[in-house]
Amino acid sequence: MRLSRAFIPTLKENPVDAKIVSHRLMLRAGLIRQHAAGIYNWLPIGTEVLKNISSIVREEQDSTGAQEIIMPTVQSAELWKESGRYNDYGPEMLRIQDRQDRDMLYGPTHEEVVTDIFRNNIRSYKDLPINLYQIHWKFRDEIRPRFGVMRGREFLMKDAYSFDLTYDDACHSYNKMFISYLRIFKRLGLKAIPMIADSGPIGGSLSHEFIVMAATGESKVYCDRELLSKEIEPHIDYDSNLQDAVDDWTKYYAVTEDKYSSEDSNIKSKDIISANGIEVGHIFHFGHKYSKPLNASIKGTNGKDIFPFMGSYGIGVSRLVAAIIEANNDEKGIIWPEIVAPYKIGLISLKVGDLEVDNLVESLYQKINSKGYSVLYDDREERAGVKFSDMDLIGIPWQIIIGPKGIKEGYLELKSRKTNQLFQVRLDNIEQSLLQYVSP
RNA sequence: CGGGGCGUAGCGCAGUCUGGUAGCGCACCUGGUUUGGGACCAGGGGGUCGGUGGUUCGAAUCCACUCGCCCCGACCA
Repeated sequence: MRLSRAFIPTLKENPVDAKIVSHRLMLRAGLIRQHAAGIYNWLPIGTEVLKNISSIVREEQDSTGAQEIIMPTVQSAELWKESGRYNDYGPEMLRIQDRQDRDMLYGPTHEEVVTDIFRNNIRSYKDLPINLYQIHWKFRDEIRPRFGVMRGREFLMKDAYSFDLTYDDACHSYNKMFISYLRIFKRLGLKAIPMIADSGPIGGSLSHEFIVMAATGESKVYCDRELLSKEIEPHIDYDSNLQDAVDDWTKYYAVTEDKYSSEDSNIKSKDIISANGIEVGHIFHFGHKYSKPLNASIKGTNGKDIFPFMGSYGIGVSRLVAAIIEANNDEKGIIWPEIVAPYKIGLISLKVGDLEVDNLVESLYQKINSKGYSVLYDDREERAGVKFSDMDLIGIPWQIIIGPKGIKEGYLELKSRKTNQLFQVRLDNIEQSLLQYVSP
C-alpha cells in the first residue's frame, strides 16, 4: 500500500479525551475514531489488526475441532424470556422493538441463540461433542464505557459454545478451550494468566479469566509469582487427556478480586503478588443452565432424553488490540508484534524526485509486494523526519530506508522498530538478505 | 445512576467573569526555497461558537430548557 493513497489519518497531538496509552495511540496512529460513547469506527489499519488477531483465534479454535458459524446480532427476545434472562440481564442489554412492536435485543451474548440452533438440529448423543463459535460484534450498554475500545459498549468478540453428553466430556471441552486460549495469547505475544473467576450473569460453577498484567488494567488480581514466568507446552494433542496440562496451570494460586479472601493471602502471602490486569478471555462451564429451560434435549445412549452439558468461552478480540498496545509501546508509538502488525514492512523513500532513488524504491516495492510481504510504502513528498515518526507511531515492525547515500554504497537499511537495530542489506541480493531478518 | 467537568475550524486551545466586527498554534491549499529524525518564507481556504427558546438596539458571552462527550464511584470480553 502506498501511503499517499492510504487512509491512515495520524495525529501529531494527543487527543485530550484519551487517558490511557492504548487509546491515545489508537487514535493517533489512525486505527479508530469514536462514533459515540463506547462505540468506534475501525479505520483501515485498525481493521487490518482485527483481521490478523481474528485469524490467529480462528486457526487455534479450528484446531480444537470447534466450528465457525455466524449468529444474528439482533435477536428475538422470545428466547431470552424462555431462559429467564430477559428479566435477569438488566439495563446492560440494549432492548429494541421492530416495526411490529415485537421485543428484540442487540445480542450481548449468544447462549440462548446457540442453544436454539442446537435444539432445532441435534437429536442424538452421537452428534456430540460439538463446539460452535463465532467472531462478531456484541453490544453491552455498559454503565460507564471508557478507555477507548478497552471497555467499549460495542466490541468484537470470539464466543464459543460447547455441548457434551457427560460432565467428564464437558470438562474435556473446557480443558481444550483452556489450552487453546493459552496458545492464542502466546501467539499474540501476550502473557495471559488463567485465574479462578466469578461467572457473573453467564452463570455456572467453573470459570477462569485470562488476565494480561498491565498497570492500566481494570481488574484487580492476585496470583503466585511463579505464574509470571511460566511457559506453555509447545505441542498439544487435543484428543489426549488434557487434565494434567490444565492442572499444571491451575495448581498455582491465581484469583480475581471477587474470588479473593484475605485468608488466602495469609496462607501464602510471600508468594502472592497483587496487580492490575486486563481481562482478555473468560471461560465458563455451566452444565444445564440453558439446555434445560430451553428444552434442548437429545437422545442418550439408553434411548432416554438427556440434556447436554454446556460451556461458553469468550475472547475480547477488539479489547486485545488495546491490550497488545498496552504491552507494546514506547514514547514514539506502537510496537506491533509481527504477527498482528497491519503491515510487516514500512518502505521509506528519503528523496522523492531523485530519479535513482525513485526507480530503486519503486522496483523494490513491486518486488517485495509480489513476494507476499505486506508493505506500507511511504511515497509522500515529506521530509525524512515526518516519515520516520509516522512509521514509528504506526508501529510497523521493520523499516526499509532508502536514500541516495545508501544507494551509492550499495546498501539499504533495515531497521527494527522494537530494538532500534539497523541492519545493512546489500542491494544486489535484496530478497535473500531480507529473508535473513523478516519472513513474508 | 450519584458526584465533578467540558462542548468555539480536522486536532489542541484562548475569548465567556465585565454583551459591541470570532482569534491563536498545528493540520490543510497555492507558490518559492529546502530535504538522513516532525523545515522556512509569502499568500490562502475553512466557523449557523452543540441545539432550541428567551432577555437585549446588539449574545460565543446573560437566563431557561435540551442534546452530546469526558472524569471519579458501583457492573463486564
